[in-house]
Amino acid sequence: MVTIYDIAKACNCSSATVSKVFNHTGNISENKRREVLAAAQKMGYVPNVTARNLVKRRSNMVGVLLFVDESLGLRHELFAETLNNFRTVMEKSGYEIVLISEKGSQWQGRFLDHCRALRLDGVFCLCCDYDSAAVHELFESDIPVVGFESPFLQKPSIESKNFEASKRLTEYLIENGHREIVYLAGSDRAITTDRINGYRAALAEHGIPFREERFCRVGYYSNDHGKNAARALLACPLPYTAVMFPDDFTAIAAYRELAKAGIRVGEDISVTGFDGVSIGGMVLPRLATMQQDAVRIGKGAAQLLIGGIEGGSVPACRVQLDAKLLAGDSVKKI
Amino acid sequence: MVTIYDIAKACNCSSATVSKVFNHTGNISENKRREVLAAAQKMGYVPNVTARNLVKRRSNMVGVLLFVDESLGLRHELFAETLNNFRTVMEKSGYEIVLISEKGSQWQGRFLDHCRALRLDGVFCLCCDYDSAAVHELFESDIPVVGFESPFLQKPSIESKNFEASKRLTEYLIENGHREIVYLAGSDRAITTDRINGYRAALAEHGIPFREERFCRVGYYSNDHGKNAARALLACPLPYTAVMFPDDFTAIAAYRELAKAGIRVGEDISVTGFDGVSIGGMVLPRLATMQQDAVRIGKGAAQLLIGGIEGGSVPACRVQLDAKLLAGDSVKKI
DNA sequence: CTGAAAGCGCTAACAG
DNA sequence: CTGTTAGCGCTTTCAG
Repeated sequence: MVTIYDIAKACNCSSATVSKVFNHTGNISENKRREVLAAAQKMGYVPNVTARNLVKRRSNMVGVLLFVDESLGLRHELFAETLNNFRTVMEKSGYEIVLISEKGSQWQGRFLDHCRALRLDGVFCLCCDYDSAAVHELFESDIPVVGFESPFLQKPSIESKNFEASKRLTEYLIENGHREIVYLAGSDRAITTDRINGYRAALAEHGIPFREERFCRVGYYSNDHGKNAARALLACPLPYTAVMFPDDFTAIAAYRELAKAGIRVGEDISVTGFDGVSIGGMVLPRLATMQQDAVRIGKGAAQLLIGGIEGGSVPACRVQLDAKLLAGDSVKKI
Repeated sequence: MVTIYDIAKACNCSSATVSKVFNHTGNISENKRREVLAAAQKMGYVPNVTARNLVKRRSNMVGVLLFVDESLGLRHELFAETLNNFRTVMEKSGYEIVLISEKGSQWQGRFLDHCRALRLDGVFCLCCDYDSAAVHELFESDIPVVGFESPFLQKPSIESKNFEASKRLTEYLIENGHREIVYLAGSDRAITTDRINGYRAALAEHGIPFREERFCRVGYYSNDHGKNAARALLACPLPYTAVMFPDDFTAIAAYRELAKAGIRVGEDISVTGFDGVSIGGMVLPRLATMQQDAVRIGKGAAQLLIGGIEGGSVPACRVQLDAKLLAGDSVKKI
């Protein structure tokens, strides 16, 4: 590996001079600059980022906390797409992306130590367990962190306007004549509560009483292929004309469970999802849902993180992004 | 940040001693060991990986070449799942995962320089453009690389047995009475050719002539929601009872296009996909497909890479993994 | 405009 | 069993 010393020697100058031309720092004569650059090129010089990081005391790397989950994590288009957009912005700003897991590594889930050891400049918590002590510790630390759907107030967070989105989706059903709407809720988290409240707010505004019997907690996308959700739905003791599923996958998976029970989605019953994954637009009937804006979530998270890293201490904030109603023929006008 | 010097001072010993206890190297008395560990714990010491890497001349990091693609990359379950499994094995072996993109970074697609600058120990090419000169340069280099579906012979590669898988899937149709089978091919790549050849081999073995009119190149999963594939299919001049789509997404997307044309999948026509993404098991009718083994692809890639890094020069090899037939009622017995 | 020198934090002989 | 010493490759004052 050729070092700045090698190229200094070749140019009859000191390593300091070489360093300066690569860092565009100090005053270097145009001649020397060109000479150094030419030599570097010819000798195939590649800077040693490790050495640079050591002296600069930073890594130009950010971590993405991303649990390897059976049914979530990267497998979910929302996270994958968010990560893509996050990456794009971070890389443009000169950061490397390293993936941090919950376990398996030598750090055994001690995220904070892991991040410190790597001298990460910041961390984006994209998909993790916010109940975990290790994650909490990370949010309490002094390193820049931004969380997706984070419940912590110490650090900036980003998420969809879940209350509004859920309210809008409920209204969409009501506009289509539905008043007996079953709500199948995701697992117990802040965003789920927001969504439930959105549903209830929409009902209330339209003078529709909330009925406990039409509410059931089934959890988010799981590998049971919607069986659980469909079962909960079919067990509903009250009549209903529409169902709101916790997410698109569960809704789509329930299509077939419902079909088995002789119920035609978009005909006998109206159905909505949540997230706006692309498959929702491919199935029959097209799924009505609220699309989360993965582009703005990813880019926004990157901007918040860069702000935290480069702008010193940024006040913790909660960024909430609009979701978009995707109409679909899974909802029938009655 | 507390360093080994700080803890050496606290323990009345040299930094070398401290270093040794953390590296389990040299002979350290049990007493000293405990004392050092206790002090480190108390002082909140976290090793500086950057410094360690500098002297060790390696990074304990591997890159994953993963293009940010509109319709591919992480958005595809196969890649996401492969990455998950790759990660798991690599992390267990003490490696960090760094995501490398095609552009956007300061390296502007000069992968090799990027990897060298970071002193990456190895690279897994998961989703990239094998036609690109920069990727080619990477495969020509001296750094350990393993490629998924790579066409290069210099480095180990891993992929599904595409020929066999496609042949098996075709046979599945033939077993169900189909002889007029349209083949919609993916974009022109080695694996696509393997799959086409598998289709032709199955036909040949059953005495079914290959008809150019029943073959069409439509490309892999694109954002046109299967319209293109459906159009190609409907334009087929010869009668047909079954269609093999290049991938699951295209097949599922075509469901609705076909429905619009009044054609019922699994009734009027039989359909197959390729990949075995989970959504295929959720739609109606359940999609018949060949499932690629993302678990073994990911883990296998990790093992090959670790072998290349730790075992010195490993002979380039081409690992091919079995795919699994997933029967589905998108195929009707006739 | 250029260079000498002092590290960044850690490891690895080599002595003792 | 422990310490001394010399770097890893680069940046950064501070002189010249």
